[in-house]
Amino acid sequence: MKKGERTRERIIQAAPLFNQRGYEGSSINEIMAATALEKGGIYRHFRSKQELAAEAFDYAWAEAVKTRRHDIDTVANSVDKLKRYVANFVERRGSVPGGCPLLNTAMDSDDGNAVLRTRARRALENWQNFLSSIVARGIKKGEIRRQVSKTKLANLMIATLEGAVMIGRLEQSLDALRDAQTH
Amino acid sequence: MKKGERTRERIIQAAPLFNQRGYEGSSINEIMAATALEKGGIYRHFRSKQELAAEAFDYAWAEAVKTRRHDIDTVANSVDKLKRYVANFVERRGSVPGGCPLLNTAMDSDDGNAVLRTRARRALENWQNFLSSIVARGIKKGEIRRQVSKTKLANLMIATLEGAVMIGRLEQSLDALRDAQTH
DNA sequence: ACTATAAGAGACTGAAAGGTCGCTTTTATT
DNA sequence: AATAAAAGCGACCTTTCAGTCTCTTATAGT
Repeated sequence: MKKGERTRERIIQAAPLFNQRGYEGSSINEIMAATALEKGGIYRHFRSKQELAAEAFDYAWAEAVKTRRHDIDTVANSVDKLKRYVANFVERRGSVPGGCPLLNTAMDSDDGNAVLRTRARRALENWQNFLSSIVARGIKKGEIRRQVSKTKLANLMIATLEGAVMIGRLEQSLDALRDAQTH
Repeated sequence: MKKGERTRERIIQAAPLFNQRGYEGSSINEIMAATALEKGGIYRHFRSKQELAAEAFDYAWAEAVKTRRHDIDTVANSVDKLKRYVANFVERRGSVPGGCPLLNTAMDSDDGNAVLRTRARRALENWQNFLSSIVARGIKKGEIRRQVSKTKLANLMIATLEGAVMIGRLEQSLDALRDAQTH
């Protein structure tokens, strides 16, 4: 009753594999190696590779969210909150090996793999809501101009950050991310 | 001497498959179906799947570049040139099934697959140079403020556009792209 | 029209994929 | 300590993968 749950989590925490190599690029054999479990041991806890990948994504995403929102409550001003968020995003990256799980999964699942797609969508919605609620509060408190659209600003921030991640991945440097940050 | 070359191109133009499903997600069998060729017919023209994927990427990218730069010479002012470019990017999307080949390939190849990675990097460099040279000319002509960094602006534009593509892919809508455009 | 060569077919290979299942070992309960 | 249930092992299955090779067919140069 207990052991099983622990093992299950151990398997899920092999998440980085899916995040690094993608769904098709990761094999059960690699998961076996990463967890030191045999096939039967893995399939006892998950009905299929898809189910495992979906849970692994949720885990990786939760990790990413945690580090990005780190200490953000200690900041009062809404604009500073957003800045702090961006700073976390840029500097604390690496808590999740393989880069932003949302970006990876979104690209990975965009045709076929409806299960993963759904999870990625939900993650994006959460992100949008989180940012735009900060903006909304900022407007109410008069820290952000009223004509700013909270949803548009949220999308713009997400797009810029994720796009910069992609550039950085190709260039193997942080320049693009830093540029996005200063912007 | 002639027939072979024609067939080779026909195979390369099965490019969308790689662009849609990724490298690992596409199989030679699917290429066979798409080209109505048997395995031997394909492997006569390409030494490996990697070589085929690399050439397919080059082709898809060339297509994308072509449509994005469409009619851009008819615009004189540099700022308008950039706006036109963004407009092309947003509205003429779909000339290449599966979305932006650079974004797809960048995510797809970010570990392993050095061949594809290199191609993607080159494509990104070209893109950066293209945009920043427009900015440079704009600065020289006094149409763009001098303190603008051409490389940073180029990166920012690319990041925002590609990020918006990702969001749009998940949301199945163009809103994010339109927002990026107006921005 | 003839023939050398290029192009393509398609059976075949070995490896690796995801997944199943009966059996053994561990664990937890009494 | 005994035992029932949970957890894990690992051989096995089917399918699919990238890639090879031989043989046939189509093409192109003369």
